[in-house]
Amino acid sequence: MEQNINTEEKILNAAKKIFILKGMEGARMQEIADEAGINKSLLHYYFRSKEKLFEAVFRNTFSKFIPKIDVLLSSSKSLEDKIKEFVLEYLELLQKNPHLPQFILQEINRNPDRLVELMNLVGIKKIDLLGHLDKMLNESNIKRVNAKHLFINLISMCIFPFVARPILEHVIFDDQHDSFEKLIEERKTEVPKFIINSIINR
Amino acid sequence: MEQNINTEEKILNAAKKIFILKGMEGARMQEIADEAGINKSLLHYYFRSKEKLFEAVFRNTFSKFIPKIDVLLSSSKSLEDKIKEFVLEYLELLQKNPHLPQFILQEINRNPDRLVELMNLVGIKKIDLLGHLDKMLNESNIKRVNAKHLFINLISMCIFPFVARPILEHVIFDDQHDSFEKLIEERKTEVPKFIINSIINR
DNA sequence: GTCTATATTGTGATAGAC
DNA sequence: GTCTATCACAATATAGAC
Repeated sequence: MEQNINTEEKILNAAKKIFILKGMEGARMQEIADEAGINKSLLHYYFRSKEKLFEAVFRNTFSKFIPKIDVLLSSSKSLEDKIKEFVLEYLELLQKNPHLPQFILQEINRNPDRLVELMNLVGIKKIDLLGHLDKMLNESNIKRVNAKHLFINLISMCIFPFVARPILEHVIFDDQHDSFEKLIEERKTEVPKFIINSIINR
Repeated sequence: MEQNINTEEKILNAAKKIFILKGMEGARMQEIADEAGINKSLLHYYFRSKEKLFEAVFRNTFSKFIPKIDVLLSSSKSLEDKIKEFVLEYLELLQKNPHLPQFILQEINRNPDRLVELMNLVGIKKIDLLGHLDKMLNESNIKRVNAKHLFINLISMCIFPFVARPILEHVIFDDQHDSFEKLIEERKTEVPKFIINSIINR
């Protein structure tokens, strides 16, 4: 009974690691069992099927992938500071989970129907995001700028390097390995600078 | 003998469609055969194995994914025009192949070792790209700007919407379907504007 | 709850007739 | 070159002892 919780936890951690690395189709139940240090049939005992186990992992990781937009909406800071803080926090989150974006995007594209339920779970509404962002932009001393595209540009520049990492490593550093971390460190200041330069009124 | 070419072509087209939609691990040989309107064993007759067939498709599609950077390097145009033209051409290419980015990125991440050979095939050298871009930026009447990050920002803003399409559709248009095409149409002008605003010296 | 053994199905691949 | 039939094995899932 006590072991129950412990084992379920072990399975979830192992499944999370393997699924994120290989995806739903690429992952093998045997590999997850090995990673968890238990037997294959225990996976079915706890989660019934691969699909169910996957859903448990996916639900759990998806919420992490959606950036905390609170910082963008809190009104106590200047627009510049909000953007800087958002980029910094989101890039650091992705540094800690570098394979998360590819995993989430692959599985969302494989089965977009999941999104409705997942987004409700995370609790982000269309209104929340773009409405507030647009209002905020209008109140700031900046150019007339499209909130929708600004938001897309912002998250594109944060997430894309993590899904294109092998290509960037090849094209930009000719395959030197530790350079990617340095690139992201640079982007923590370069991306906000790039955005603010674009929208600030002068 | 005559039919040979025709069938091989049919197989390649079918494989391309299925692989791009489902990925290497998700695709089934049976589904490819059905799509091609032929028997399963013919796939093996022409391509020996799933892996070989996949490689044929991947090699073929990868070159499309890598943007034509010639336009960025040709010196007959102004920097503004180069950026506008690059974004326009690349977005139109992706509109014609909207599932290509997710496919390529997934498979590159699954097996990054392929990149060395593939990039040689496409013929892009690290020097070509960043060296020329940096030189060009120095010669233009713009801010002191980091070529590496500018390039990453540029392709991020073009490619990312296509891999995050279901999420964008949900967050931004609350799942109305035909709006994505309109979004990309807008981005053909919004993205260049955003970039140029950021780097132009005033 | 956890294991071993086994069933069941799916899927890539081959043999052989035509 | 193309088909039908079949193999071989991998992978999910279950039965049942402990």
